[in-house]
Amino acid sequence: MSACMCETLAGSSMALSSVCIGNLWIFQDLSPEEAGALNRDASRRRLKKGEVLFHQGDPSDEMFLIKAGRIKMNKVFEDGSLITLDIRKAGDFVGENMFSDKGAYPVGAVCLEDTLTCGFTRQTFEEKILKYPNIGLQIIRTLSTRIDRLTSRVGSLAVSNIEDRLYSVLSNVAKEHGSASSQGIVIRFPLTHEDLSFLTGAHRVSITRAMKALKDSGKIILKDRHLILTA
Amino acid sequence: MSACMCETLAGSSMALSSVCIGNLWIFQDLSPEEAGALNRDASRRRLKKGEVLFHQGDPSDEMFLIKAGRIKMNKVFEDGSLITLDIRKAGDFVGENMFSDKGAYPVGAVCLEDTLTCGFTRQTFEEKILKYPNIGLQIIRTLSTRIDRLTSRVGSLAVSNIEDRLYSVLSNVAKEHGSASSQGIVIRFPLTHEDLSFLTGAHRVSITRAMKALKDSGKIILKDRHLILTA
DNA sequence: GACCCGGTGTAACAAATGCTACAGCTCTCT
DNA sequence: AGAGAGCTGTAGCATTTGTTACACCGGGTC
Repeated sequence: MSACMCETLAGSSMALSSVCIGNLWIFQDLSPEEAGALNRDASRRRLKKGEVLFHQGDPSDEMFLIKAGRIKMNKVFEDGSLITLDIRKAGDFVGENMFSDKGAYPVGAVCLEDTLTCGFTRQTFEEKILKYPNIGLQIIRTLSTRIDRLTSRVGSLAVSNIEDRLYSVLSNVAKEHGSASSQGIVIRFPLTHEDLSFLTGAHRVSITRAMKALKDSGKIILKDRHLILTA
Repeated sequence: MSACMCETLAGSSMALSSVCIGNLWIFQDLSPEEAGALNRDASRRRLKKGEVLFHQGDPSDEMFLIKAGRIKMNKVFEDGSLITLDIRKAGDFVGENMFSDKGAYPVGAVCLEDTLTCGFTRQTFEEKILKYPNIGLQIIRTLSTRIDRLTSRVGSLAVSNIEDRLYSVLSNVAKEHGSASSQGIVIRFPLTHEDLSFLTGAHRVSITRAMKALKDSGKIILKDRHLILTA
């Protein structure tokens, strides 16, 4: 496969997702010329940890494929409180709500690690969908899966006591980002208690308490900065 | 427009949504013959208040258009606790996760009122999408909107104190089901405190307390069984 | 090494919510 | 009209969670 522009941009320091325009299931039906054009036109962005891909309220007409890194989706409320809706990884899409006509991102996207993204405009997508219906079908599956995840997320938040809620959140994270090991599922990137407080909607101190309880009961193990969910 | 089978089924007792296969935006591209065939093949179901359209865990390969009535989506957890994810009305789809390959409905669907539905199989949809790409695009918009709503729902649940959480939930319901009046947005169907407790994830008694607080502060008005959210 | 800084752990108290029990109300059905 | 069922409102106590404050630890920097 000919070099994708992403590789040049990423340099050697980043682990790139193998998912790329050239081999992305969504675009598998494109003709070689079109795939090339899409590759050429896609807007790459390289972001450092902590940088913002887009702010909540920004006009939305672009959807991003994460090539490397991790991005958290945050939502801020009128009263200033903040929650993290979701953490996405390389290979995932971000900004899939651009299809919904609202015109603005309902959430903000902040990089948790150095990140490389590949953006497509709404117009690009719609053109491709009309020409290659199968692309539409693939996107429908992607969105449907996203709905499943969000549903599961709503479930996590509905759990009333913090210990179970935290465990539920950790399970969701593990399902998406974890890797199996002999002891259970390992989450290999740092999640501070503060991060977890934004994910669960609980106080930082309450997270510390709940973590202790989970450790004591053996449901999780903390091993050199990594979290393991025992099976 | 020739009579749709729904009308025969509904009889005169139900208010039918004007949304129908014949005039549904999603199917606007179908040829008359295909629209007729789809109309003929769609499986109608008439359900009474309290009846179940499908249970959580049932195999999912059907998506339903609600012709009349209201349906709530419930999720039950391992520990037996229950939450209402969403309430859908005539004109909405139910079961849109059938595209996500999971093979089972992640939630259950229970009728809040007498309800008439019109079901399509996954296969039917996929065929139409491949033949009429624009249908795929419309579904993508529908799913995208559903994602927006779910995101907003996650936001509601993340609010920590019950009074604000309840208000947030009521606002969401009002946005979807309410009608404007001189005093504010009116919700015209009954929502018991228990229903609300499942929507907010709080105790029934806490809902009663929070409702009183909202009434006292003038944010809501209760008027012959109807709820009004003052602007 | 001294320092700073971000993250973690603990404690003690305040506030919110859960839980149980019961009284009263409204609607429906007979 | 009366009975029953389901819904709402109130109270009091138990439990959980929020809040604030501070000590400690480890990693980076000067």
